[in-house]
Amino acid sequence: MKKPKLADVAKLAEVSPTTVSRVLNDRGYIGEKTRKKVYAAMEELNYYPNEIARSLFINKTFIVGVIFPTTSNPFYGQLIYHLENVCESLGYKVLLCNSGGREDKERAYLEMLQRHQVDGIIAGAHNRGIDLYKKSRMPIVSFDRILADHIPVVSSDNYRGGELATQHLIDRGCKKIIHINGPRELETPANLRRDAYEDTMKKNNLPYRTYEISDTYLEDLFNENLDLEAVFASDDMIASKVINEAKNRGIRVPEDLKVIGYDGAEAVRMLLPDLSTIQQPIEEIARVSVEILMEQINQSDNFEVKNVTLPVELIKGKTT
Amino acid sequence: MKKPKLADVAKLAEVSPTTVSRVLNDRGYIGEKTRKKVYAAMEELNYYPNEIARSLFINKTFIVGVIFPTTSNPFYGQLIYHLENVCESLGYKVLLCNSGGREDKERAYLEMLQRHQVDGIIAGAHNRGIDLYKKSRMPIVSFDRILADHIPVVSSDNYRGGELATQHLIDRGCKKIIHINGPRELETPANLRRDAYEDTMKKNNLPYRTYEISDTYLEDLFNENLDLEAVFASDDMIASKVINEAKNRGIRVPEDLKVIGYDGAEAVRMLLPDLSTIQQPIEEIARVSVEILMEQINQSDNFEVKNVTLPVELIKGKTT
DNA sequence: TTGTATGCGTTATCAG
DNA sequence: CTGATAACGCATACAA
Repeated sequence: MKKPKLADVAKLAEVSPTTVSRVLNDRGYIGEKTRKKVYAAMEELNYYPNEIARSLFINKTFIVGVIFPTTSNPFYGQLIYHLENVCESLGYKVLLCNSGGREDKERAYLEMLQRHQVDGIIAGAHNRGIDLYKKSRMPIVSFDRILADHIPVVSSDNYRGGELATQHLIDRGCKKIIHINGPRELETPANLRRDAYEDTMKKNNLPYRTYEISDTYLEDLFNENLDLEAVFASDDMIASKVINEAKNRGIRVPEDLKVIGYDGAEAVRMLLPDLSTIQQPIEEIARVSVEILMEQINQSDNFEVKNVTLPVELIKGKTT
Repeated sequence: MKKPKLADVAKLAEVSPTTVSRVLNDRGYIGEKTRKKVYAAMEELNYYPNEIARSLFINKTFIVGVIFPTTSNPFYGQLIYHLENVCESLGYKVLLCNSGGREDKERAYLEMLQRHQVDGIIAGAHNRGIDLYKKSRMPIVSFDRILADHIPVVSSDNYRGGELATQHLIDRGCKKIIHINGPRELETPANLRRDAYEDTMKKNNLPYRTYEISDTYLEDLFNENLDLEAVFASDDMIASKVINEAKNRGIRVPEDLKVIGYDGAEAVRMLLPDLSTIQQPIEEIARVSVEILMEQINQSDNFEVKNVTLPVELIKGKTT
């Protein structure tokens, strides 16, 4: 019992395959009774059109490839949720790629997506040195990372976010403020958070210091800064770790130590409603990313590369 | 400048398309120098085989459809992460579907996946009354929900989990223990958590009461149970809400109120390391689900439906 | 060891 | 209003 195809429907309905195709796509004029017959036959056979064959012919798959580190992280999980939602509303499907932060996997995915003829790619896996992006002529939108000259970047205002967070801590009366960030990479807009922190501290004549993630950064942070007053973590997961470590050391938050994070994913807001953070406009990022991707897909010729920066918001919780 | 196809490579390499195909798939005998020529041509043209055309011919896409409520939820996000990982390791890609808990969307996705000729489906979106599953002859594995007689179900041991959680609270000396759960639905193994709670309470001659999620369940819970000693929440997000509400009311956890959740997603464990919970074997669930799906895909004839129940683990945190 | 012809399931073109 | 035919890009059976 194989899958019925268009020809089977045609035979049962006693018409030609062309006619069935016409009914299916509502193209050209068709007699009312033939249409009925065709629908009946489709129903009876439980027929579904084969999108693969269709894709091959029209040279378009209506699939968007989405590459991010992991759906396991609440921020990416939510971003991907919205990306998928927006795509779906436009008739596009999403092929999911978890790079797991590995450059080789990202490269492999990228090639796989090309072979699979996806109509476009949204990439937010932050690996370095993947020149495949540069060579590719495929519609691509990048989240938070410069991939190549011709690839538009969507991000939220990381510099402003860093400024808001730092200034907020200063306004709260803190002077000894430490920043935690991932390892510095070139071309990553997320590092603007660090620049903003350092600039803002300078502007206020305060000493600044950034810890980069390592096996021991947490202990180091606390051991080396007994006079610590506040921490600006570059994401909420890190902020949470700082808070928990403080708790374990008997340091009270916010009385003895103020902590602010970054991202504001829904799940984190729910689990840690007290956490102060910089809220990224996650749904908006998704909306705009897909929008720009669609522009490329629909007019791949004279398409003008424009980067978009979305506003962030300071959430004053109870940890500051 | 269109995409190069196999014939273009053949022309450049001065061989026939068949030969190129052979090189590509490493089939049959090929001369060493021809192979070299072909590879060179592929390189020069930046050629990628068209998987769509290939799929159409071999009648197989190596795509698995994955339907869940939302990647935004840490538990599903992590489960999907692992599902994608396992699939990738077997050469399969994942088409992501967020049902958002809506039955109409799930139905639409299901149809879309059929049209797209996916080789199989893993479904964990818990809607009711989708008979499409019953009619479908496609390889399907369900997570935590009975969809049809012929569809295997993978779940962790929900009854045992409910037992562990309840007994743990009793062991901690609690008598007035309330359970919170989603609305009761038929055929959902997750409701076994509730059954286990009620059975365990009965067995210990303790009064039991289950609150179902509603707009006011949290307030009701606290207002109607001034002598409340413990809460067993059917997932960690709910547990977190209970803890926060308690905090707002000046009720200390765990001194005045003990709370245990369910799921134990990585992100939640990181954000709320103190939370007692029942840990589901998320990675294992993913591994087994894909495994069973592959069995169906590879021998769709005499395939024996077997459900699998995986063990859970009690995590004793500081909230109990 | 390599090439030719055919078909996978669909749609567009062009005739009727 | 409807039908025959070719084509999308690839892989197989069969020849050479």
